[in-house]
Amino acid sequence: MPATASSARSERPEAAPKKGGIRRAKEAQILRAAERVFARTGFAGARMADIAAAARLPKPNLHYYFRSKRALYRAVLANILELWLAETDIIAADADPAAALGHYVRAKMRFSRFYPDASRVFANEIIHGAPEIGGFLRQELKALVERKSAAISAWVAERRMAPLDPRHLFFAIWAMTQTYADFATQIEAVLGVPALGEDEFAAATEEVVRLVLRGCGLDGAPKSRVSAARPSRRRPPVGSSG
Amino acid sequence: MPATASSARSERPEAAPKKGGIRRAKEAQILRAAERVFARTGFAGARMADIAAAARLPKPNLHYYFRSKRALYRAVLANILELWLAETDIIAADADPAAALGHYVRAKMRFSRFYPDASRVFANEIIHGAPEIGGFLRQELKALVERKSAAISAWVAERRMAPLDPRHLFFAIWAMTQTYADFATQIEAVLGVPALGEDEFAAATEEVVRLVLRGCGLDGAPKSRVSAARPSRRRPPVGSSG
DNA sequence: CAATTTTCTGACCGTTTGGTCAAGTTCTCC
DNA sequence: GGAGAACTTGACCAAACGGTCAGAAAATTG
Repeated sequence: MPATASSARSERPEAAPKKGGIRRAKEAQILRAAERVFARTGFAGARMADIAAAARLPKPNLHYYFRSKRALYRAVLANILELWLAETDIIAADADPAAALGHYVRAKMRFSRFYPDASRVFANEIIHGAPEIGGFLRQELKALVERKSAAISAWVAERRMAPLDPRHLFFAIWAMTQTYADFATQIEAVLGVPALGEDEFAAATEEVVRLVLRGCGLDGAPKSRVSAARPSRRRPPVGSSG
Repeated sequence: MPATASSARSERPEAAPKKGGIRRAKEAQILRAAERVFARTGFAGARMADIAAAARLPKPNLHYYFRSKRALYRAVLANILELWLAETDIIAADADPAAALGHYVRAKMRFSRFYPDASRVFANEIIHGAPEIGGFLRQELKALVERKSAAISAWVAERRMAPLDPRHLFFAIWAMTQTYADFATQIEAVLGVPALGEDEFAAATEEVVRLVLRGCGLDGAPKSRVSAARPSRRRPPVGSSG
């Protein structure tokens, strides 16, 4: 897949893939601003003028790089889907169920911590019926879940973990981890803190990991506590899969 | 708390609590339609004309009963919060942790099944920073979680369940159960079904219950499998509480 | 250093949308 | 049954918003 976000999900060539020098930088700048605004107010609530202001550019400049509001929104989504898949792919052919699931949950929690706006845009899109990424969900995501589920089912068959439907396990893990981004406002309110900082996320991560592992019948101390380094945005650690 | 939804969260008297005969019925009719439309497109995306159409009323009629779009939105939210709290209150002073948590999860899953639009409006509001119900989250909800958490902490202290932070357990349960309403589109796509029916919800409920109970160190067969009767909307089973 | 392409931007426009209004119609209650 | 309140609605705004355009500035190129 070409890295240029403006190519969205291909479809039409959309302004030919000219690799203008300035273009790439400005598009990224606009996409960042757009992600923030879309996350805060949703697609309909976001105003092009606000995005322009957030990107510190005059409004017509946005339309120079992105045909329309919807095109910009789709570009933002395309950007996010890449990230989402990359993080999800971490659950590789790890030999040990506990380690694999632990890594996966931790990766998801890092995602919620470092890309909360991306998570919120994604959540918003799905809540409203996924009008733009329905195809992605039914194709790529479904296929990915089926691949990963096969591995987990194997572990279940080998009595290496409690019997469960892997697909619902995925739903549960996605929900539990993404809630720390999407519902951060609620969590902050209940915890009585102004914002979820490193401490809160560390605590939350441990709780979720324990809950998931125990829930899967996988006790024992979690192995590697990888330092919570910020994953590089443009070159995510795309592990194998299959 | 007065049942009239239009009283919202009080604040201003808002059109005096006149109990017009027709008023009550029409307001309910409008609120139902508004909930559906707000759930599908969010606050900003919803158009008064669409709500009017959904309610089968001319647009000015909406403004006769609700001052403004925002007032209508708040009324819808107030409606939802009542429901939300009621369902949450089910986790009473149940003697048995497994039974209590099991009941709670099942109640939440019923909520997702029967009031998906309510759940989506709520989710939307929170994702966008809870501009209207921030106070509710910091007051009522926080207090409720603290009360319930005390009970769970007691169980933990008595070694009746695995050690964990009850607040994060709540976040996890909310996330896992609400995802079947808010993210139904995604789940349907991954499962490859056109809609989540009774079968899917039954299966999902069992998976989530097992995951939670096992995750809390509470194994053993789930006790009562209460028939999944639709809870009455206006008179929810308000149990006592702490 | 032209010539030409790419990038930038102030001013402008057509539509959409929340909200209003005044003139009805129906209900309520004595 | 009639006076007054409650309710209904077609016609109408003003503001907001996505999008356009023509011309100016930079970049790029030969």
